[in-house]
Amino acid sequence: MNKPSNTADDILAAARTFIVAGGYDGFSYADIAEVIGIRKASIHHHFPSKVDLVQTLVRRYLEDAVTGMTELERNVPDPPALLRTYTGFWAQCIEDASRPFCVCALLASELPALPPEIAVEVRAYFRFLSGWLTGVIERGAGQGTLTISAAPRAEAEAFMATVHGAMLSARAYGDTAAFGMILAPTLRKLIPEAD
Amino acid sequence: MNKPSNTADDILAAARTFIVAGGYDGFSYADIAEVIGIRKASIHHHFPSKVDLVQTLVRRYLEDAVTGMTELERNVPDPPALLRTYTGFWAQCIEDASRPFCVCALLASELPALPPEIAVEVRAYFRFLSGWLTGVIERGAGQGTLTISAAPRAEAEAFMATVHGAMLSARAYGDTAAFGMILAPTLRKLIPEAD
DNA sequence: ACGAATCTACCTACTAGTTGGTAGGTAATT
DNA sequence: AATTACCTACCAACTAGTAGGTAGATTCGT
Repeated sequence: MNKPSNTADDILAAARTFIVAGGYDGFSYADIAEVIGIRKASIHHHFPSKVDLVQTLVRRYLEDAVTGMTELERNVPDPPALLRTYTGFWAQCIEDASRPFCVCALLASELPALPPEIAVEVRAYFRFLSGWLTGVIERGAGQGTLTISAAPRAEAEAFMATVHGAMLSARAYGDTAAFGMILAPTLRKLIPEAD
Repeated sequence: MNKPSNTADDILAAARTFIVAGGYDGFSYADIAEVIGIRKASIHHHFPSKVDLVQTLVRRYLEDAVTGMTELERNVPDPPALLRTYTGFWAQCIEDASRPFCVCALLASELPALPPEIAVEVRAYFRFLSGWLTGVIERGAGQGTLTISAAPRAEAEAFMATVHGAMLSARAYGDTAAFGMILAPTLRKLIPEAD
């Protein structure tokens, strides 16, 4: 099997938690070393530089999103249900406080100060997500299961922006319910005769 | 007049530029010292600690927003025009690259890692902006100049989230036009018979 | 089958540079 | 005389990253 020591995975998980909390400059190798019970230098064995670490983190984040969306689309073919499942996933994360923010949305906020190797991965995530949403909305509009008032691409971009902004608001208010409160009317406008 | 050496203002302006680029941990006193041609220690004369500096920066940001909105509302009483002016302001900032991001929206993304004195100011900004937008939308809905499909408060939160998310997307795509592209359909849904 | 070489995952100990912040001095203004 | 706005010269703590070593597992040549 492919199990080359799960320490590397532990490091990535800790790094994700720190990044979600405080961004790229908000954590150090020492912080990670402490929480996973290893020495600082040992992290350099797995990830020679901080750029390497965050780059593989973001790259894997995108890969997981791609496979996740692909699988989701196979199980849930209905466009309205897809959008509801997508926002529901984040609502769940925010309520759990398990992952109250999309790593890439957070890193996008500090894009100008990010090492270019990481910036390029963050941009790739935005392009993928917007492309996926455009496809879903286009399909829903064609079927008549979604009602749109602009081009699918524009609707998708606006939808994605609302989701990201709602994460920001939920964090600002310290209110986990804020995310759902914001997304409910947004979904209602897209999905006809929703309760 | 009230002009107690404009060095303090220069420091605040430089700090704002750095924060907008890379967040709270993304700049140092040394960075500011270099761009405004002063020694690092001299900044401590104006702002004893980094928390002091950023706290007055955010507090002033909120004050400016309050006076700006009040004045705007006196000159432009029409709710649809108010929303258009508000988004237009940010579209302008993003196109100029002069201030491509709301300081508070950016700081909200790293709220859990922020010193509490600053976090509280950021939250105050969100509450103010959401309150102001709620008032505008409520008034517009009452007059029939805005069409809403949820409670004014929910519409306001969704609108604010879309604006903040659109800033993120504009940054991610490196495309200044993305902001306007996202806000156009959002405004069109609120404003009846817009061209 | 068996010792040798290699590899993995960690360690201690260090480096050069940066961080926010302090002490104390100077020159000009009030 | 006091205040303001700056300065030089520090400091301890922390930053990412390196050098070099060790114990254990794996692989390889014979």
